Amino acid sequence: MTDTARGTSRRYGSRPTMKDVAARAGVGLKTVSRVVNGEPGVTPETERRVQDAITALGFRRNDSARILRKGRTASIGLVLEDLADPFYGPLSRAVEEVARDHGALLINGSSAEDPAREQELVLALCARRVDGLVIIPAADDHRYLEPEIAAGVATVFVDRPAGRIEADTVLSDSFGGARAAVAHLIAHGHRRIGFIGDQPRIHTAGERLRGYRTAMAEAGLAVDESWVSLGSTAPDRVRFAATAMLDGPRPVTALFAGNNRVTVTAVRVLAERPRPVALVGFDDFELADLVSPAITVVAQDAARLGRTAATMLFRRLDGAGIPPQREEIPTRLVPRGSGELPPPADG
Amino acid sequence: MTDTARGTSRRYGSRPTMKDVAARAGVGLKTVSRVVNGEPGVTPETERRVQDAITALGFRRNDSARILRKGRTASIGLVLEDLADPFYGPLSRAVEEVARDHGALLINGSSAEDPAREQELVLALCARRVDGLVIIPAADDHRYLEPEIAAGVATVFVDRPAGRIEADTVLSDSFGGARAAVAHLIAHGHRRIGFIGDQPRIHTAGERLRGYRTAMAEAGLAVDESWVSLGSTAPDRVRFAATAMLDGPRPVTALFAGNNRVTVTAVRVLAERPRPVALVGFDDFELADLVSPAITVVAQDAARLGRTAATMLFRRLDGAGIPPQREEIPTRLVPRGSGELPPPADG
DNA sequence: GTGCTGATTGACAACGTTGTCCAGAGGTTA
DNA sequence: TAACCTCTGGACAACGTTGTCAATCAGCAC
Repeated sequence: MTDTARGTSRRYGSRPTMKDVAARAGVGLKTVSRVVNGEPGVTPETERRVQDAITALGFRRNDSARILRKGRTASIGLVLEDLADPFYGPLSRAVEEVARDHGALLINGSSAEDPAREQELVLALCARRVDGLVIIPAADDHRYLEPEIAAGVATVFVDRPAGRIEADTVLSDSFGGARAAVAHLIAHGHRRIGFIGDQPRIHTAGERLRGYRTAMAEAGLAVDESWVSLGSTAPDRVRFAATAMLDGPRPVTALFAGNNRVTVTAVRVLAERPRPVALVGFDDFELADLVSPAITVVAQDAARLGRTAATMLFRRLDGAGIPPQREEIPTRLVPRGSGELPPPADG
Repeated sequence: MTDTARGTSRRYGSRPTMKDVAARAGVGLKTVSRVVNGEPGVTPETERRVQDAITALGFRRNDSARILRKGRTASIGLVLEDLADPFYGPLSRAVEEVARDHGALLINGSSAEDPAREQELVLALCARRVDGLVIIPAADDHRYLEPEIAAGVATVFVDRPAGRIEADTVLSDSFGGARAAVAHLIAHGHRRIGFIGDQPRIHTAGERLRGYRTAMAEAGLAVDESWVSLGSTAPDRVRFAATAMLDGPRPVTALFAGNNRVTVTAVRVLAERPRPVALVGFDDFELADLVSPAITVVAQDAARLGRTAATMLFRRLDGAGIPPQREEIPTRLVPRGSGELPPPADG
């Protein structure tokens, strides 16, 4: 007997199988399977022998084979824009927790806001036969998913709707949040308000712009097109856009920032300027209350978005063929100071 | 012919296989495999027929079966403390990027700083036969991994060393960073400096404490034990600890915060107090420069930690049996204001 | 025509697990 | 004693893919 606890009698890189365990315990293959899976119908004595063999060989069930046999992988895929974005941390974590409650693992990937990369990633996950997908879409056409959904991959879109297919969706109330934010600025006396948002092809960016326009229209204010800037959220572009609005022919007295990355850059730009400019940002962020003035934001509940999406996903996995659901998570205006600054006396 | 583009002739939840494709294209199973994998030796005409059948049936290769056959899963596991912690976002993303460059997917899990949960997660990943593991350990005994590593699972520990086994490790220079931070405070005239850190069983917490003590000792300053508090980073506890140090019999004039969560709470506590207290935090965070005063920090390069770890992992996967490596990533003191505040005149 | 070469193709086993089904042991009852 | 259960355990096929190997065929030199 040369086997050790590490199973070193087998060549490096290969692992003991149930067959090896069975041979060592002197039982049949299926009996090992029964013990490993806690199935009934094994005498305590036999079970002990099998357990000893498992420990001695360092056996670990090969889930690839199990998955192949059973069809379910007990894993779900999460495709988002950028794992490093603080908005997605709590969301991922919430999805993970729900997955864990259902005994599933989470496979994670960033699309980097690139439709091609999203599709590549999603299809790779489908090839792995994940049971379900949570997608924060970068693409605007998801027909490539039709065969997958038809084959039973539960799919939930989060934060932005699916493109050109019907599917479960969980959204934040971007429109309402943006409208409330801009109305808030208007209530504090502002008439010339700028909006800096994300790329227009991103759904939330469009919704927030719509909220902005609606609030302005509701107050009877005309929007000067030089007050609106959509595009990359790279600091340079945002800085340029903000500066242009603040120093333009009809300078804005307040800014509405379309997401957390924009807000952060806006805060930096405004900090450099002599006179205070009102600011409301979409998305809350850590320490928003400690900057001076504290930043008024429209807070989204990222964790709730993730939790809702994952719950919906598992409901669909368990259950029957209910038609696609759409759920909306409310947003909440959090006044902290920056949004309550009045316009300058001469503005 | 009742098959449609969705393969609806098959029952819901089941998917076409290579066998189905082969039958439809009128070729052998292996020929389909060759086409799917881009292997040579297939005439253009045959390839076209196979491709047509693939499209018509909505075939997608089942990677579970492929993995079972090939032995490599092209996936790596990442176990960290909390996906929602902003420190781990960039780290995860960096690991993901490297994995992507190597054609691997990332399976992600949070240990919630619970050793049992770490082990459960790691073993689940091993059962999936991930090719490698990147672990930010919560446990302090990793002997349970020995059979896995012996079986060829490339394993790299990040941010904290492995417990009771030899393994590849990538660490930040916690000791050096902490020492530099405290020396910085001392250079600005502080003599009574408090340290609030994470739970003492966490390696980095211990290293940072050691850095603190070393810097104090090097300056010939005795440490009053009421100035040191290790424990949970929950806001309540940190708040309590900070308040006790600031209002104690020998009140501190400066604080050194052991990680980003502590720093954030410390900033809040100090903001409520009438007179300024110097503060240096371990870990950088967004907007640290915009709080007033801006927060001096010891910055760690989380992305570089992740990148280095993942690179090391794939080097080991490709390569031979080099002995375990240990790499240290430097930290960097970023003075921004809060660390340069002098002690009060009467302090 | 024969034999050889190289290209194309397919039959078959194997990967490690689980579900189905059957065999044998041992006990109970008529 | 025979018939009939119950309980335990094992043989075998199947999951969908890939590696091995052999068969077929066209083209070509002799």
